[in-house]
Amino acid sequence: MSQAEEREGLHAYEVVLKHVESGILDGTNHPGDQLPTERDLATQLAVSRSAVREAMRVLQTQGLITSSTGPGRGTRIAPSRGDALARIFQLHLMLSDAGTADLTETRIALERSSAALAAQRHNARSLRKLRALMAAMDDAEGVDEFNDVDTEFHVQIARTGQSELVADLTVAIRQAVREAIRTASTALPNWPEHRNQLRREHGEILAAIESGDAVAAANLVEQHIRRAYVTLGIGSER
Amino acid sequence: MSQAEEREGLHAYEVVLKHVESGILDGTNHPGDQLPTERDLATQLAVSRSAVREAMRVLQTQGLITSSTGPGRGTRIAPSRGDALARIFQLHLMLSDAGTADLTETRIALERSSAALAAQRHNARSLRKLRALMAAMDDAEGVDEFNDVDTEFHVQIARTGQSELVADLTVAIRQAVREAIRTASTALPNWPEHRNQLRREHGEILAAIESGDAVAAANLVEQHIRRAYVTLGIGSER
DNA sequence: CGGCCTTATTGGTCAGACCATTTCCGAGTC
DNA sequence: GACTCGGAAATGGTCTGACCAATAAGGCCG
Repeated sequence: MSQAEEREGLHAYEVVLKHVESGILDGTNHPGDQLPTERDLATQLAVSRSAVREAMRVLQTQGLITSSTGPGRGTRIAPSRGDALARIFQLHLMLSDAGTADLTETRIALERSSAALAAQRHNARSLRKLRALMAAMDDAEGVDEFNDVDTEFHVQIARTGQSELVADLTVAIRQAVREAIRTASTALPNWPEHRNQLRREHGEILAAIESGDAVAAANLVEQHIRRAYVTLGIGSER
Repeated sequence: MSQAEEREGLHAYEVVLKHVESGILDGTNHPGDQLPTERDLATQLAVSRSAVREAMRVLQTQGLITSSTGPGRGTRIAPSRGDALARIFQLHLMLSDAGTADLTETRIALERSSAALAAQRHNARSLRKLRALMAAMDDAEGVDEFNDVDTEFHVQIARTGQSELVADLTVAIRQAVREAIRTASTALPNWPEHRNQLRREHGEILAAIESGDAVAAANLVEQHIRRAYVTLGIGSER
């Protein structure tokens, strides 16, 4: 009961949420650590199990904890998975009134960094993946198919940079503008020409990365993105 | 019952979550739109109200919906608020094994962009805020106090760039490294000297922004961040 | 006509039951 | 003694139904 008195204005589920989150933020809880059972947590924090479950759901969908049933199993701090973050990010992008221009600037900032890091940190395996995607782009004729592989190419560069963080953010943003790009591409009168231009630029970027020229890679990526947006006629607002 | 049959493998709350999220992603739902009441949603989707509530909590904490009680009130799609995103982001940063180096690269990428945009888009009001923060930094003697204002300065630059997105991300990352910076600063033998250096660099950055020199602002910010990390002896791992 | 009071709506919380999965342990068997 | 199998227990997942709290709307009374 003494715990309940401290809930001044806080919703029941927030008590639980803050309890677990603070454990993460102050370094008490690490990935793999086990949390008390829902029933125990409810008792400890003097809230109902429903409240605990709501908080657990929240943390689950944010990729912060994982649950499974059985004695000794239960709920644990998750090894950080970025895809949950990317999904949330994408939802926010849909609702935000951030102009495409802002989105583009952010994309450029992140992908410049990705490309530069990729040029410094690439290895045989990552280069092979990138070359495979280049080849797939040569085969891709349809707009949708090409768009898919194009997305993959940029994502792969981000991952090559070996920074999960930048990669996840890049994925989220590229994913968020994917539909806009697809629509604009479909409406393009000279799609084959545009496609060839993209292929050419991708080749140049890959070459810069392979040769380890970080500055060139960053600049080429920026030019590549800007040119694509101009051609597609998006990103000029604001 | 016919709806329930489609739940193949999906948890009850996921049905609700996907229902609402798809409304957002396909553009059916816009900020301000009202959702059915929890009881109605439960009936429509053939799940219990508990399941609906779990989904609502998830969306609430992600800043995607807001709720209030009363007839005609209820739950609505929220105007996108970035701070929820920043909080989630911060939690992920704590759990991720991303080295400080990666974090630093990301920070540099974003803040370069922020500074460049700020140089182009500043106005009288934003400049006044930045100057006020400069003054506050002159007054701040203690490490903690200085660190707080320092954080504010960088955040303010991001906001000046008028890109909510970049600003929110910057806030989250700067916040995540705040403690590390504080600790390292406290351990510094020649703190006053370092502090003066930071002041000088902040002054140069502000001058570049005021004069509208985007390239200079971006470069100064990058140098500023890199130099600070080297001096503090963090960010050299990986 | 205006202020107050009742009522209905809607999210917030709780208690308790039951289910599904998984582990664990002991009885029985070879 | 080892192995197998079956049931008990742990634990998250779901549902039901109740009650609370805030709020808005409508009606009653002065």
